[in-house]
Amino acid sequence: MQEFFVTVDLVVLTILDGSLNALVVKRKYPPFEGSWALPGGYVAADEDLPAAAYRELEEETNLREGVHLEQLASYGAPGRDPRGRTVTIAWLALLPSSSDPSAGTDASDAAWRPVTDFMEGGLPLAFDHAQILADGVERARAKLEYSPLAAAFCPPEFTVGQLRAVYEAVWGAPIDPRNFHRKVTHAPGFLEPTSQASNVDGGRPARLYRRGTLDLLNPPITRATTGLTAPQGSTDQS
Amino acid sequence: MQEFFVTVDLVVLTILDGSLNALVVKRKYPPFEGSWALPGGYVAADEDLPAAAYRELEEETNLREGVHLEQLASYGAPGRDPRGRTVTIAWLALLPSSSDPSAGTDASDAAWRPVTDFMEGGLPLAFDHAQILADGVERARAKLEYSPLAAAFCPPEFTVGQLRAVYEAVWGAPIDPRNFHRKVTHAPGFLEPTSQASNVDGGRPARLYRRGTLDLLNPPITRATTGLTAPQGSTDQS
DNA sequence: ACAATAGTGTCTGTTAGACAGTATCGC
DNA sequence: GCGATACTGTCTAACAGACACTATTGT
Repeated sequence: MQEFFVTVDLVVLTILDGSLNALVVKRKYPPFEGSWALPGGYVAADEDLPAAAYRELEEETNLREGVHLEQLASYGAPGRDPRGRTVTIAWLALLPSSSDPSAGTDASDAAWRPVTDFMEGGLPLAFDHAQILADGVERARAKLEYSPLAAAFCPPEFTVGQLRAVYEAVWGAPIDPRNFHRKVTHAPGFLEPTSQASNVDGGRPARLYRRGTLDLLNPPITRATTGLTAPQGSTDQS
Repeated sequence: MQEFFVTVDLVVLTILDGSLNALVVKRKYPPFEGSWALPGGYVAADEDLPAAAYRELEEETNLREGVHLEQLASYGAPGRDPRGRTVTIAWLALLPSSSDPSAGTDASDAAWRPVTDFMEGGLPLAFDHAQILADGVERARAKLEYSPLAAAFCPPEFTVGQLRAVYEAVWGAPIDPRNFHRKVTHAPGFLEPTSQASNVDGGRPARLYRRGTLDLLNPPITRATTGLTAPQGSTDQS
């Protein structure tokens, strides 16, 4: 019976300077020494897969609470790792954009990089991590449409303007502030208003909201008008 | 370094008698001898994950072409298989309802069973397969809304009535035939009309369609009539 | 005052949902 | 004719998108 190594790899995304960034690490040892790679590592002997993902996330970001983490897909092509037959379970993590940008980068070779740096023949990534990153970014973009996932990029309390900035960063297209405001505040269960307000952005102070209890947004917030197209998911093997 | 066994397990769904059915096999050997389980098996030494999934699918159903197959999720809790540390990559397959219902059942202990048989404390399934099946069914239900996946349950050429029957079977709720017809025939790229017609259902012959090229349905076909949306009629608004 | 952001109202075109009505088969 | 299914048209309420307008802050 063939035996495998099993790893977890993380696509950790956050918003920095209005664009979508991914956490990458510089490899210190072969294979792919000196190349960028997604953070990850081997699953331990008595460890469940989510536990391994949370452990790696905490090692890289020092964060555990308030982080959205979901399984993305698994990759196991023969030869994807020259050290041996390896299957990796990839996870998608979304961090609030208010997280200290240097978290995870201290005393290590980790860095935030715009995801576009690794698309379309840009910077190379080790192993099949370019494909994994692309799948994670596409998952995040798609889920913003029909789920309240955008709030995972925001701190616990946030303004409608901050939430809109997330959509604009992830989709790369501007959104009408007035229509967006009406849409998200009128969707029952999507946002919970607080009695607080914030004026960090200049201009009139904005009400602060928390995530609501809704987990399926109907009707969705569409990116149809932005002209963005959704590539076919790589897990669809037809 | 811990080593793992890696398997693929299949959630194979089709429509039989107007309800959603799953393919299950009766186990001949321990563990869980005599219990129902999802079809699956070990990934071979030089085999990619999709290749293993297709091989298992073909072994159980004799089908390879015209079947929708996509990765579902991976499961790897310690102790989920008493024979050793095992990670399984689960796949979701959708078969046309016109497939011979006995396919995959000959010379084996495989059978089609309504998925409801295994829900909510019904028939037990081996290992963690009840969870995997539930995840697969929910994935199928959700994807019908915003993708043309329902056509995967239909033969290559099908009528609007057959397609509607798929939605009604998967969601368990009736749909207005007139509005459904208008919706799917007016969505560009969703259906491709042929010059043929069919009258197998009695009544006026219906035009036959093929799957279109669209892969993201916008706006979606909603499950709103099943009670998923919040009430809107607010009489207290001034 | 002015810039900037927050939030509301209003108009228009499109669509979902409800359902009347017509078309074309088998019996 | 009658039942069954296919398909078209019509009405209404709701919503998306566009955008004018008001509100409240900092400078």
